[in-house]
Amino acid sequence: MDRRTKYTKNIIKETFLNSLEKKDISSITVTEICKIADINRGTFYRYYVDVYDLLKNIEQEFMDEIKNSNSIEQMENHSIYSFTKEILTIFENNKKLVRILFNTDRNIYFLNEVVEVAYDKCIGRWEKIQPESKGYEMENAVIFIFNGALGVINNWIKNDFSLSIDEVAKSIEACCMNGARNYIPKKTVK
Amino acid sequence: MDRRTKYTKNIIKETFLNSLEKKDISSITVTEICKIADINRGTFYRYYVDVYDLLKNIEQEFMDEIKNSNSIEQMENHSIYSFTKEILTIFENNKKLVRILFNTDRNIYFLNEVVEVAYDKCIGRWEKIQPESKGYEMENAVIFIFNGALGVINNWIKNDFSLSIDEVAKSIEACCMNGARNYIPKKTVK
DNA sequence: TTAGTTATTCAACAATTGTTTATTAATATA
DNA sequence: TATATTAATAAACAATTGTTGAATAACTAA
Repeated sequence: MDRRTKYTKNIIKETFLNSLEKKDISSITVTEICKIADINRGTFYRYYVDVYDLLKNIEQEFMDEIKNSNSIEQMENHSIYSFTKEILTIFENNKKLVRILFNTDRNIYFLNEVVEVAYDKCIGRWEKIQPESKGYEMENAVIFIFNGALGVINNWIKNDFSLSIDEVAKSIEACCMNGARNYIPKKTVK
Repeated sequence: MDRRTKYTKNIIKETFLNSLEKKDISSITVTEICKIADINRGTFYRYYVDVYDLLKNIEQEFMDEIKNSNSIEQMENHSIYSFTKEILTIFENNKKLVRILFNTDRNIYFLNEVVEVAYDKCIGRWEKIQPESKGYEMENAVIFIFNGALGVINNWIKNDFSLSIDEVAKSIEACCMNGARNYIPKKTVK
């Protein structure tokens, strides 16, 4: 990538994220970003459709980083615990960005792509263990635990990373193994 | 609510959803909506900030419907199975709207509010069953299963409601009770 | 039905948007 | 270092946005 392009994209993103820290996306204009970033407005439109598209790009970039991390690449070889731990570490190492992205009312759930990747990694391995179960049951189980895990992570961030990585990872592992069986009443109360 | 207001809001939403069926939100203009809906542009701005705000309002309204449904109101008295079933029924009864809302790349997860409400309903009851567990563990378990369930529902919709309500509800209940214990290898493969 | 309230319209405004063209500057690489 | 390529700028354009104040129409409640 051309140096100039690299600089332009960086300064746009940086300026935008600074504004997003202070105010809502709906009141951030392209003109304003360009004035602060000191770049031509036409240059902005060369790379982004509008400010929402810009946000989407930033999210996407962060997600690619997660997707290309060791934790995802090699998840077949890892326990849920250590896998989760690696993901959580990425989040904690990007606190500033993560806080901004998760603050927007449009939610964390650009992370859905991670679920899709993880799904592909899981499904082949699981099929060997439970070949007799109905296809959709296993599929739903994968989706269930990954979305469950993301929910817990989301909550962890909303509480400003107050639990330790180890606590969250253990908690998620326990949920994957046991669901909520320890809490749910055995018989329905009529 | 004034009859005129009711009419205005309805025609705006209807027009907007029609456009959203055909093209991306980023190319839908306020001017265009108002021309088709045959209302003054100033009237649009009386109620909505922009098209994104309009979408948010539509999502919010649908969510309020869910939140006010019997299934949520009385979830203390229901099994996970029957609770899920009622939610799924609301979705199936609103197929057209649901398809549009879930098609947007910004995801289903305006439904997070449902998790919050469900959380409040669950937590008191669960505390009686497992008073000795650490606070955050139980909290995470609630969040985990509701987010897991929403993920499965999301997937159900993305696959255009191809499973029956009963199948999905049973599948979700099984995940809540067992997590993915039947699929996950007992020992980590090193 | 009437009086008072409130929503909608209309028209006009500056600001922002999205696009385009020619010009200038920076970069890659041979 | 010189040359070809590509990016950024500047300036101008119509269209859209977001806001306003006055006039009109629709509604509610008495």
